[in-house]
Amino acid sequence: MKWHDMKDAACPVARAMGVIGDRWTLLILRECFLGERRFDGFQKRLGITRHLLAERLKRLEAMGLLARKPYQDRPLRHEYRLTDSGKAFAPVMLSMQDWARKHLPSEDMPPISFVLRDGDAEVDPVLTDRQTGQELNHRTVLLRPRKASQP
Amino acid sequence: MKWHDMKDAACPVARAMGVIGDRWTLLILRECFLGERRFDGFQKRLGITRHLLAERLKRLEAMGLLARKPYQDRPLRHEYRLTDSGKAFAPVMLSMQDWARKHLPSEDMPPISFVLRDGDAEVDPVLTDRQTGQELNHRTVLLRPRKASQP
DNA sequence: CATATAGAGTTCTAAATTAGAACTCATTAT
DNA sequence: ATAATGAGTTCTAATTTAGAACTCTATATG
Repeated sequence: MKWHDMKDAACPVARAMGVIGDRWTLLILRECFLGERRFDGFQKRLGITRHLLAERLKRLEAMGLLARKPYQDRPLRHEYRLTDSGKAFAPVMLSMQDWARKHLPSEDMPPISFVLRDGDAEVDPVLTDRQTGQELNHRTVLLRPRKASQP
Repeated sequence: MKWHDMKDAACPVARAMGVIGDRWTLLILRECFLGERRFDGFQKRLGITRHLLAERLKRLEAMGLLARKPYQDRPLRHEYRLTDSGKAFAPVMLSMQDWARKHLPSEDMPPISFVLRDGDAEVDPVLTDRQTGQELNHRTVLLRPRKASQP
């Protein structure tokens, strides 16, 4: 399977990997959530090469997670902002950070914390089912192929 | 930043990308959740090159998501099983598939469904806070750098 | 016995991606 | 007149990935 093919995969997990399946894209999104909007800002904060950054931003825009908007003329300059679809990615990043904190331990405190907007409390995320309220994990949920399974 | 450096990053999101930051790893994990355990099984189902598959399995083992266990001698053969840490990744994959289904639409039905173990109902995942029960999304949660922010 | 199959890799070459540094272009600041 | 800012683009070298072939052990088949 090539990069290009993934965005048309029938499996949503595969399509998701067509967007964030590389070392940088999620880190760019993280910076977006932290408020960064500009090319040089991303570049300096992440240390990504300018070439790749340009590429990734283009892809995130093409996939609808970021929107490129002019913020001045003379000279014309653009900034990148999270779209609704990009903002909707927040729970994924949050559960990923939660998993990594618990299962890929590190010496250091995480440099970013996720806190409830009202109050200082760091969040303790649990995935639940909207209808039943039941906690969703490998014990309560079953993955089931619908017909045949393909990438 | 190179591949190698990511596993020691202070930021959990970066460490997570050191594990799943490529096109294949998450698809391998998906197959694990679907019950696959063997090298040739992964290879045939995914169409990944054997070379890369061997590499990725080695990394997943090194990172503690999979464990390699002999399932026969004569000749000695091993299979790969999800560890607790690997199983704990389920909510991340689930919220990712939910996001992708809603925001990277496709012609096809998803070939995999996530259903509650008791009953047929497909799950409707929401991330909530364990203490307050509040829904966690970009409106209710704030990302906050703890000190200085670095990859 | 000779050949074939299964399972889990390894090895090899070519193609694609990424790293890293330098260059462009427009406009404003010194 | 020169430097700085911001957003890219271009170039070469290093790394990764694709794809196919090969290895090795053991069992099955004719």
